Amino acid sequence: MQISKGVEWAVHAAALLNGLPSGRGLKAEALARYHGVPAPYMAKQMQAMSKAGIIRSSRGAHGGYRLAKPAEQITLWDITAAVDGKGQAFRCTEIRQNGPCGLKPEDCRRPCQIAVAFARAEQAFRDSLAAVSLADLAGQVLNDSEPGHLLAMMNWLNAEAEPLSDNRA
Amino acid sequence: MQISKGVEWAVHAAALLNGLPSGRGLKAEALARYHGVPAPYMAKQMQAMSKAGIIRSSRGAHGGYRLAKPAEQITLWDITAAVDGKGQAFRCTEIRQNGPCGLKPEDCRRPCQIAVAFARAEQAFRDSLAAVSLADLAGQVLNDSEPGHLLAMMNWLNAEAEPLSDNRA
DNA sequence: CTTATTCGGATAATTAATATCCGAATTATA
DNA sequence: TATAATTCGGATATTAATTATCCGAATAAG
Repeated sequence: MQISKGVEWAVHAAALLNGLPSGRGLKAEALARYHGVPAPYMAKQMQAMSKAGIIRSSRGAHGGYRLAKPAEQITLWDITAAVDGKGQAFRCTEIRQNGPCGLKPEDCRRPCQIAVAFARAEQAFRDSLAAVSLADLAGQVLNDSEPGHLLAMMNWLNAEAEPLSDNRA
Repeated sequence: MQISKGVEWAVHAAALLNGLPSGRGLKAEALARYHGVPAPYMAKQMQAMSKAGIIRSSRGAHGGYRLAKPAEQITLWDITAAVDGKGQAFRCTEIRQNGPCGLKPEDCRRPCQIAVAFARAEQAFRDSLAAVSLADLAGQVLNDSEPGHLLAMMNWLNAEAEPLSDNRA
């Protein structure tokens, strides 16, 4: 049971986009360079978030990515679901219907209680992630970071973040 | 992000062992046959639970498995951890230390808040599973099942469950 | 209209999960 | 007591999922 590494990258990338001035954006290559990760795989995660409506992409020269909605409306669960999928982690294969004492399908109107227990646990997991937004993370970063680091970050963003074109890729 | 299929089998197997009269047990092959799953892979899950102290194994003729402690003390999280491992699903690779604005290790005394948020979510998941014991599941099965099915189950267990030897494999 | 730039979907390489086999240990029987 | 049958335990192939990469489609600037 493990969460795809791409989720980590996607969250960090989204958090960085949240720090951009309005109207500006970053291309996939710049996001990868900022985080020191392979560009093509970072691009794949951005693609997934774009398809989910979390970020908006512009194609062509001066293209790139920006957040598609306010940071308060983007949660860690949104990003996890977009990148890793929303499928249940526990997959009930109905083995209670197998073997010499297997239940007949018509006697299985009630769901398997084992599957129910796991579904509840997963819901608790999702609820916990859904309670944290990009805005929450930004607040913590501002509190925790050294002033020098914030300055370096701003300088880098000012150099790399360009005004985006308005096309909808 | 998905939970190993072996977890499902292990939980069902443990629940069946809980239905055995005291002093009796089932061998791995019988557990696999009961659930209609491949015997060698079922054996692997039993091995994992044995190593974790959830079930007790006896080797040699009239060997087999039984629960190692009362059903009230065995939770779904115990079984999941034994079979799937207790490792964190979200693995923080500290990418905040990478790239042109990477933090220096000495500035990372505070944990990455993204990792913290995921750790909290996983804890909620674990807590939820830890709140359900094999005894809880047994109660639900007794309530939900058709009398005819319970009878068939008891007959099968009486035929297959043998008194175990006392060696500690 | 041409060219440079960027995203999007399709394609390989690697790792983890799934399924299987053989050897070590134990008990019952002769 | 020796032998053989039985069962668990760790090591070994196979399959699926994750990770990483490449090339074509679309857009804007010159």
